[in-house]
Amino acid sequence: MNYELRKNFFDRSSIVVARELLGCVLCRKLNLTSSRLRGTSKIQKFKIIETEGYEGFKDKASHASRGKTVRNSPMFEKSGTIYVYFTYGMHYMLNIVCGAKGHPSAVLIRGLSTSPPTPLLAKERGAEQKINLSGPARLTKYLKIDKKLNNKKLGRKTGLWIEDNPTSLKLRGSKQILKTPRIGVDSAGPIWSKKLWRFVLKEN
DNA sequence: ACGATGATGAAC
DNA sequence: TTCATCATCGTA
Repeated sequence: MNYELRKNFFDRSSIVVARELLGCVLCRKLNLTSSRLRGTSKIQKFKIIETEGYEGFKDKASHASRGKTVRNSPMFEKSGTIYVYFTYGMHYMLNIVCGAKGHPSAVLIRGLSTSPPTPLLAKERGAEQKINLSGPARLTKYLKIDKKLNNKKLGRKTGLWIEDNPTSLKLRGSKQILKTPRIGVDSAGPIWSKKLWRFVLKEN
């Protein structure tokens, strides 16, 4: 049985949380706007298959490496806070804040999937079709995640939350989890760009 | 392979 | 004031 991940899950190192989020289920509640369905809503659920951890002040690849700014201030909030930032003039990136309040730490959500063996959308028409949302900006576009969610807390009330899944429990320490360097952070220098803080769930 | 996109923050 | 960035898409 799935249950909603609470603050204590995120109240740890972003590296550990990034790894353990693989296989968990990102849930998004969206209001429907067509004339026929106005006033109703739908819930979309996707398995998390790719994450990256950004940990503390010292991490030169992290927005927080040079201290607190207007943009990165949600990273300093309590765990379970949503950090959405806008980059390259086009894209929104979804991060979940980890660790203690005041300690900048977050997990970037980089990939989602509906692939079997977990038929997450079984009740929805068209669920047979596999949707692969690979890429941090693709998934935010698809799930309509933007700055309106920035600095909010994960939860049903916010319309964005994460559930555990029996599959994710079996994954702890399994060889289905790949560890790699993080994407696009070469300029942070070799020490930080080479850290194996990107986690990918191998599905097959 | 390259240019456009155009917020945000750091370097100059 | 100029430049690079936790990226993606269209065009060549």
